[in-house]
Amino acid sequence: MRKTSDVLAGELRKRILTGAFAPGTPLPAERDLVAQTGLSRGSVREALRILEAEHLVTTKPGRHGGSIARQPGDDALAKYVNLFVQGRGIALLSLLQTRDAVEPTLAALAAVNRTEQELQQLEDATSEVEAAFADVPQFLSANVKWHCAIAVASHNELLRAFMVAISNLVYQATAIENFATDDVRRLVLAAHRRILDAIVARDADAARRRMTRHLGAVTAAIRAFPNAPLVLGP
Amino acid sequence: MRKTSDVLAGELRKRILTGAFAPGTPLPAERDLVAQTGLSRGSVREALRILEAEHLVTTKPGRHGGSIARQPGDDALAKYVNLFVQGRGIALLSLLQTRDAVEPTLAALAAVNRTEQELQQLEDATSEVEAAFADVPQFLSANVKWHCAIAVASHNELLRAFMVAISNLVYQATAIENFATDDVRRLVLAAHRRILDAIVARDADAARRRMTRHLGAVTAAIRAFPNAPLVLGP
DNA sequence: ACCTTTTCTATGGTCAAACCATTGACCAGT
DNA sequence: ACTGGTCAATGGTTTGACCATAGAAAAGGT
Repeated sequence: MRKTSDVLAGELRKRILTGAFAPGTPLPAERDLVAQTGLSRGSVREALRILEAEHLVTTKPGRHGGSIARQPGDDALAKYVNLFVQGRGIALLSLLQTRDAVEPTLAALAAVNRTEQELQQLEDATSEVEAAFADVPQFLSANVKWHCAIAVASHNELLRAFMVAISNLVYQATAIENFATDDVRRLVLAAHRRILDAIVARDADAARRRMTRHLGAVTAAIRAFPNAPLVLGP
Repeated sequence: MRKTSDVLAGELRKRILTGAFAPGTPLPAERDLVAQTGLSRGSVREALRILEAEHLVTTKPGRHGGSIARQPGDDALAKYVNLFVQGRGIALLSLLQTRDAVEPTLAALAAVNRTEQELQQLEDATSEVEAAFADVPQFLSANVKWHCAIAVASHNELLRAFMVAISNLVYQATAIENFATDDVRRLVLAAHRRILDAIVARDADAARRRMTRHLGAVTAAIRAFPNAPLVLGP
């Protein structure tokens, strides 16, 4: 026998996913749901906690508060990728391999699909990384942003969301003391420029190839670095 | 101010992820948690619903029931990938591109990392697809299993979980009337054999290349098929 | 001794009725 | 026009009770 809170959560979930509750729309107040469903307030609240964990609603207290519907976003996927990686103790190598699998395709797609505006944002992101050359933490942070800008320009929402999810983890793996030396950072800058050039030229093959090379070099460097963690955990 | 159910869920989540509650271990009974935390039973139950939605516990009623700890598995990731795809109305093209990005790498990794046992399972899976040639639904189902067997042999848990998550969606996209014609199925069989050969020979490059070719052909066929859905929704 | 049936009880599932805490709108006074 | 206080709708939390379930343990039959 299914739990009533489960049933209600399923009902509301369906309505959110099908658009019956558009993003931003408030759900009925808890006491209204009680009246509509005949359930107790406790069960209604359990259903809302489930939807909240699924990032399908956000709940605010206070007057004119309540639960408003959301569409699942990149953050939802990122949360559960993180849970998976932490809980399973995924090896750093697996994470890097995953990035190596995903990002060259993103670069190739970006070369084909990028708009002029996204191109401009990519230029900006590239400059920002260059400008932060001296400040290592800022450099690494700008670097993540650059990779995410590529993902956005790919116009593939699913692959982008997955990339964004693992980029935070990759960031943690690279934010280790003394890893991003001057030499490493210089190589990163050169690679970024070359990849950007390919995207500007709408040359998908070159973008994919150069991204593959770039990531291969970084992955090798991380793996060769003695302080790199072997597994990713909490 | 954070909700107390949130705090408790976070506390228990940490203990599960760090292994303080090993998979299979029962959490304290709800009334025990009430005693330990000083919260009400309602709050404790809301915390458990959150963890249940996160696939970190499963709760069973009845005597000797209770909530037992789990590690996040492939199913957890699959659930949220599905939510994302359905909620956002991801384009079929995006899904296929994602598979095209992921699976060649899986094939390459499988060529390097497969054990003898996994090789045997791959052989079996290949034979199973061949045996189901005449029965289209069974053919498609065995095909999914074949692709998952490749993912398992890759020994990359993260990429495998992601692949398993999207394989169900790809299956839905291919399970459309009159798509898997005799010709299509024949080509699939030939491709499977060639890929398997590369994995047997531990030839990562060939495995990647052949998988890329195989998926490219299938993707093109799906996109050319008039009845294929444009977006994936509920 | 073995199997079947019954009984028991710890456990989750659900409900009801309060009261507290928060917050934004509204209104009064300056 | 601004400031401050008041108010009411809403989520947050507690208490206490009772129901439903599923295994274990006891009882009974063979």
